[in-house]
Amino acid sequence: MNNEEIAAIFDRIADLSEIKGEIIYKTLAYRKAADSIRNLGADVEAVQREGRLLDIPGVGKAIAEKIDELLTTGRLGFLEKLEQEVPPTLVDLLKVPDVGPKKAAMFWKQGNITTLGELEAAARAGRLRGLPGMGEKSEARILAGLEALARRSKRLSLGTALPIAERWAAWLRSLPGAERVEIAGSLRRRKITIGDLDFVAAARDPGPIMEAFIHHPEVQRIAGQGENKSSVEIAGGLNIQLWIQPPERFGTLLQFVTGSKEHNVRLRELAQKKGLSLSEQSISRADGSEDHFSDEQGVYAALGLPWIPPEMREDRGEIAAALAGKLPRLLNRVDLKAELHVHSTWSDGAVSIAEMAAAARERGLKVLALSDHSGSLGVAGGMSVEKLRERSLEIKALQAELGDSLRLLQGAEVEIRADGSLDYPDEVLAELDVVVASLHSSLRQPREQITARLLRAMRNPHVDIIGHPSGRLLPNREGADLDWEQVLAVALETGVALEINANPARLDLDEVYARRAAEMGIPLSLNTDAHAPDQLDLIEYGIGATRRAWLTPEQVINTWPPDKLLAWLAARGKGTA
DNA sequence: GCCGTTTTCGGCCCGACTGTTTTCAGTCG
Repeated sequence: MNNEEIAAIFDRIADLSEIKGEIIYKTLAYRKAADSIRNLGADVEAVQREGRLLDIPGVGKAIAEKIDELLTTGRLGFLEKLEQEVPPTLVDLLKVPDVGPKKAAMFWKQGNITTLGELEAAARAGRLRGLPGMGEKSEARILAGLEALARRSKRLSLGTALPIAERWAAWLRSLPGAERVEIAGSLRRRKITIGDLDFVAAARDPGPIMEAFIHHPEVQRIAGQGENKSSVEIAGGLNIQLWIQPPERFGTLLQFVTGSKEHNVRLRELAQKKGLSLSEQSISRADGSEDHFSDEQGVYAALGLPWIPPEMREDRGEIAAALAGKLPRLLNRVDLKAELHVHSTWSDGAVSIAEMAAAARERGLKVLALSDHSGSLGVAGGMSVEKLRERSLEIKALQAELGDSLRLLQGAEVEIRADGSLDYPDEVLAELDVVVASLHSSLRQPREQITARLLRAMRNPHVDIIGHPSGRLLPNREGADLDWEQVLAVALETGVALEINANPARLDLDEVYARRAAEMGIPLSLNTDAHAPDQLDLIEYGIGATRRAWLTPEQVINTWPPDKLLAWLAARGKGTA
């Protein structure tokens, strides 16, 4: 069983326990454990083998025993018993907006409703309004919620959500009286997939802005409206929230709506220990006095903390690090000097090498590796060995023109074949300055097979970087079922760099493994995989990914001074074999 | 169910919005 499967089981226990009416802190404990396991960056199974389950935050004796049982038997008696007591289909009801554990339990016990279908039938027949606490309006809300659920798409990828959000933010900023507007929520934290869009605004008089917001022409449904907070639904079932406070309270508001919820809970606990109470409005004291903050720095400072970058606010140890003065210096765009994975018309890129080089130079890069596809990836116009050598001449000629302004590297994105061999013979790989080896096909091989395949490629001494290691496509296609313990161990052993592919459909290596890899001392490489000049700007998404992984510039080879990077590549034996 | 230089027992964030059981519970972020 992998981490996600075990985490999903604990989330399920939490849902069912909540409906059953267990004390809320028990269910919170299961959710916390589920989150911790997802963020582990190591296989739970490996942690168990080392006898270190209790080191996982939020895992105590009871949950550790359940993990043991799951890993040993693949089953969990506790969950099976729980599913006897509470109809498992009730957890589906929790997905309906405005239906939580209390209502789900009431529908079940008072209305004999246990499935979404039964809930819809009862609502349509007007049978919900007779139940406790339910009236006509509540019944209509449930029906609207069921319809919204059916419309609602899966979570959006960051790359889809951010442009939509920027358009809305620009529109909100254009409204009279909107003094400040920011994108908040998981988008500001640069989470890889996005459930809904959150905006915060500063205004003296929120009324007109809220009115304009809920009457925006794209709004299809108003889910809620109030003085300080409104919520609407647009096409595709996408929900948008807007929060407004006066300018002097904008700092606490932005902090609150940025989240994450778990980070905010930790922060509020810290406030409590100092005798303070933190809310989206203010920081208050027991005597009723309160302080207001127009910016986030002030909020964190009042709690004795340095400002914590939004990408780190996931309750993964950032508050402890901030208290200890040990927040990492995260990566910024200006740190990047090299791009090591782009394509040109020599394979499936849109423009010539010269145009790509010009675009790289405009963006301040000092090193650019042309990494066109190797031969067998026919769909991507992969280069034969002959074409690769022709391209080499063109790169050399262009380098002569460019002089010192941009260092071009002879590179290739070499296909890792189904048996783990590489697409070019070793003597051809040896001619290259940089070799990116990637998996594109047969990603559904069983774990042992695809892991062995990747390890074999990593052990080829000519390979410098593993491109988009898992092969996942967000938001829906899962990556290969790799044994990450082995992948990381062999990366450390061979010194090969793991790519963080900046394309928002990939963001692969995943952040939890990127963080662990960096902690282990494995080099990482941040690249756009650009197939056209403007795709070099996708680097922003990749920077977000490195920041979510707590990476410092030193841990990412693309930030190194060109001489250091070239020396690293040379030391890996390129051009000398 | 977890956790601890304030506690091994007694805590475990805070407020907006909604609808209904007109004073509060449920849901959400």
